[in-house]
Amino acid sequence: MPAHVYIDELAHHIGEEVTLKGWLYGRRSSGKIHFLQLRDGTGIVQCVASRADVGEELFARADKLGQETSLILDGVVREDKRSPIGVELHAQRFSVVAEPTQEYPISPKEHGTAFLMDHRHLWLRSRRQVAILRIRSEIIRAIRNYFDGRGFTLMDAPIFTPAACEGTSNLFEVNYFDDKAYLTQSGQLYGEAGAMALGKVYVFGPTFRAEKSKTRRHLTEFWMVEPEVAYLDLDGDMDLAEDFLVEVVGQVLRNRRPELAVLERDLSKLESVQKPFPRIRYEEAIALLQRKGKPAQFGDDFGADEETAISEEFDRPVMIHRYPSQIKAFYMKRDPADPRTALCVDVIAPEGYGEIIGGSQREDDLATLEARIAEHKLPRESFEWYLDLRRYGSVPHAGFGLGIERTVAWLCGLHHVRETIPFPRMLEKITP
RNA sequence: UCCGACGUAGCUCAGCUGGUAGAGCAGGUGACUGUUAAUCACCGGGUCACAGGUUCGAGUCCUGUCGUCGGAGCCA
Repeated sequence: MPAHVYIDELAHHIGEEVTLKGWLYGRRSSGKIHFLQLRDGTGIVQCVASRADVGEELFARADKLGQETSLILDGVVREDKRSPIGVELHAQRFSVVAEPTQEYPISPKEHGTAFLMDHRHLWLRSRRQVAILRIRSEIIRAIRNYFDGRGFTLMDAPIFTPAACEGTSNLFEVNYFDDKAYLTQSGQLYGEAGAMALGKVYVFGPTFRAEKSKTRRHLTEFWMVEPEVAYLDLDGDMDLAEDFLVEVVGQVLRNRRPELAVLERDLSKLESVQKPFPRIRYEEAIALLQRKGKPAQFGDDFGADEETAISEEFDRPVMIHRYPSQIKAFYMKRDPADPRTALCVDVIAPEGYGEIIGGSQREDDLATLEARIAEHKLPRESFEWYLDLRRYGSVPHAGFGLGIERTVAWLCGLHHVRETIPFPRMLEKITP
């Protein structure tokens, strides 16, 4: 048997006989010649089967193969201008590994979102979904590369937590040996403990929000990467977020051109993600919204409309810093220059993709933090360990969290985050 | 939770003022040696989401339930 080759390597084997192992993506026929579209996860190639090459028996068999039949096929690689990938295979022989027991539900024609979501496990085989999952994988690799190459240590935070991290959103409650526990909504507080031990850490894992949010930007289970750095202030945090995003976008652009092309992504929108990002104060953002005729005043948080209106003004991510402290989490340090505001930053992605990063300098003073916990009516006992971080060698520190799915949606140019993760978990949607 | 739209063949949809259910694709059979969502001919395929109601008669009108989608709020 000729050597097994993957489709994305075929261009290096022109003239050779090779073996492909894959699935039938589509089939056309023209009497004395059959065209089999074979996919193997790395690409799709057309295999030409003529009666003269494969013989009477296989030729008749080829005409009956159903979509998604798994098969192993030997053939000679030929250069061909008509092929989208520049080559096609002249089949010599093939064997069927398994025939579908029934008709494959996802035909090459149009389908609605509801149907495709119900068949998500099969939808993943489509050209478009494969491209998205590859880009997601590349984004995660770029994130790890970035931090691993800069002295950060990966630190996993627990998924089960005894109480709310931030006290702001609804959590999933689980039974923990007849006691209550919650699925984490953020690894940040644990990341802070890590930063005091290791200096620079990043937490990377799934997070859970039991919000009844039914929008294109929300999932109940999503992934976040959360760097945390000791002796870092807000300005340093913004520098880090900016440098990080430029590197991640750059790596995706370098390594995933073909996938971005499948998605018909406008690359100029990603190529403009360069330093420096605009940095505007919250109050400047309010003024900007007012100039655009949006009702906004100090104390308002920004909804999707406002975020989109702000992002329209810039060709790259925009950093909005120093929000009013009362609309932000208890652990954020207040700005000594203006105690109404917190030393925090949100990064809004371009093109209306919304908030992808939220970060802040953390409150490092024990007494102030104790007061905040009381103000927010949080269970003090659950935070004693966190307060210890301020009792024993407290230092200024900062970090941020990046939502993976929103980043994937932005870089891929997707309308909805449900396509950015293999099996999305949404309000009233937990299967497949 | 609120607002709106939708639910008809495996899929995507049409179905007017209430009068015996349609198309394209997919599937099956056949033709075709270069197709790119091939083309052409023929064939099979329906609990019109579900439950009530109005009517001589309901896919169509009314009420309720369920489901899906979009948006808001909430949230990242």
